[in-house]
Amino acid sequence: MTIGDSLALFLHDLQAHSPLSADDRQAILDLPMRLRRLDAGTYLVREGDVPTHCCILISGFAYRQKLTGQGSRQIIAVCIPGDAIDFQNMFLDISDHAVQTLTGTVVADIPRAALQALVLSRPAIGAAVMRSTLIEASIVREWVVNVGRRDARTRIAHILCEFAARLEARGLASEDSFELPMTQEQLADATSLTPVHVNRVLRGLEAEGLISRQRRNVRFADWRALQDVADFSRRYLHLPGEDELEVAAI
Amino acid sequence: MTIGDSLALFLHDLQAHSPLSADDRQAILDLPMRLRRLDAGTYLVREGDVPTHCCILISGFAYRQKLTGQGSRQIIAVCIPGDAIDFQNMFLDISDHAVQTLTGTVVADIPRAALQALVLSRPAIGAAVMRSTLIEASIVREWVVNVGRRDARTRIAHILCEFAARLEARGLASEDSFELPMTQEQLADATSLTPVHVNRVLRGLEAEGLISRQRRNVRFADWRALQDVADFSRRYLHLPGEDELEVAAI
DNA sequence: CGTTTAATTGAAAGCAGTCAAACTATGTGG
DNA sequence: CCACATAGTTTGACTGCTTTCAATTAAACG
Repeated sequence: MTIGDSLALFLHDLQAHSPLSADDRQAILDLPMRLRRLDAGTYLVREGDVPTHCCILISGFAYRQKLTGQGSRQIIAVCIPGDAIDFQNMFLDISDHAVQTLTGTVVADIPRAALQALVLSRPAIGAAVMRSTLIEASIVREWVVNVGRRDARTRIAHILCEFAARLEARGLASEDSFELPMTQEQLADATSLTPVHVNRVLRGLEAEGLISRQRRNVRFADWRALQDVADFSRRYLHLPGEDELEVAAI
Repeated sequence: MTIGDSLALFLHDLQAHSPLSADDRQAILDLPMRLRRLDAGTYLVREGDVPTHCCILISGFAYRQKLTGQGSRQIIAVCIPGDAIDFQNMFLDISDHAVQTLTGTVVADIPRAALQALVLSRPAIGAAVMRSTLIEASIVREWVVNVGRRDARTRIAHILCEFAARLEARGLASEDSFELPMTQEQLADATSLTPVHVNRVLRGLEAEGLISRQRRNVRFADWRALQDVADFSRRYLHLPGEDELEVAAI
């Protein structure tokens, strides 16, 4: 597999809102880069780290997490293939959270300085990275709402919808069926619930006929109905073409 | 008051991690800019807006918020004087959340395109804006943890500590006494609690002797003790000089 | 197969929510 | 200057969603 193939998802996503010139794309491909294959549960960044590399998730899944002083864990974001993991740390000197792989993954490491220079010297790339960073921030804001103001059933339904929508936008799943690469315990840490309650809610959603599950595969029986239950609107994902979709729906 | 005076806090904060050249500073001051005075409760941005201007908070306070389908509100961030409010929207076309003033404010409006051009054409400014954006994202991540995994007492103590630390870093308060420009209802929406419970917790903290209040003024009796209660560490604020402080504390 | 990890279920307890009302401050108009 | 209105704070009683604790079942793995 070439570097180009590895970065295809990432590049495609970067260009989602405005295309890069062939020149810009090539400059990204020319970055010094090293591919690594990692097991599930590997730390990509630890809280307090001084990052020297930025890494891009080529395949597999990861998540951002923080621990409280009392030892409970909060998952803050789930990274899917094509996500840049360390734009967060490209311009900040100490990592304020940890990133850990959820599954086996392949990541591309890029020296922080090289990426930083590229982003600052090429306006189109700078704009694309900026957008990508802001979208990630938007998703975290929605998570505050999800965790803060939605009840358990809505909350779980919402994270399922988000996951499905994001995967589908990357071409990694159909909209109504996907692999959820998380245990119920991890889902609990992402939704600020207990594993026990996550289980009850999932079974509830299943009993209602809204989803069906076999192992980690989740299928939405009625995407529209689940969205309603989830209080889900994809605006905050800033997916390309959203405007047209909304206009078309009128 | 000159534009330079108005932007002093903002500029100072931008340069917190690495200084801008006189040239860069002047370029910012030369931006087309309009000052507006606003009453408390005014919307600076509404969800779904297509922003044409970016605005910088010169004086007064504001907050970012989102509403759920059931009508409950979540405050996602509190903006303090010197904060840029619309870096979020500089590169995204539709606002995914609303921003509303908390108090009377003065804001500086800058046309989106002009600011965008400046950020992309001047690497030092680009880096500074990027850092500022990433720090804001870091704070939101901490809020997910706060709202998701801390009990009410810790949560309230934490938001008080954060507020004090941020104000103090801008020279807007001493570390142990500051004006909290929020009603208990707004505090409830920021901490995902009910106003009733916020009140009980505040009184509790007061009864414990950790804080004292007169109207909106909050005073920390023992900053260290409150930090412990709050599970607060300022790392996520990425304040300048933090490294040295930590080293010095060893 | 035995071992480990994850999912599932039940019963009991608790933190925070809900509902309702009283109190306080501040401001307004007569 | 006082009656009244409004917004915010405070308190009490009760409810309930989610947690906690504990135990069982199912699946993954060497």
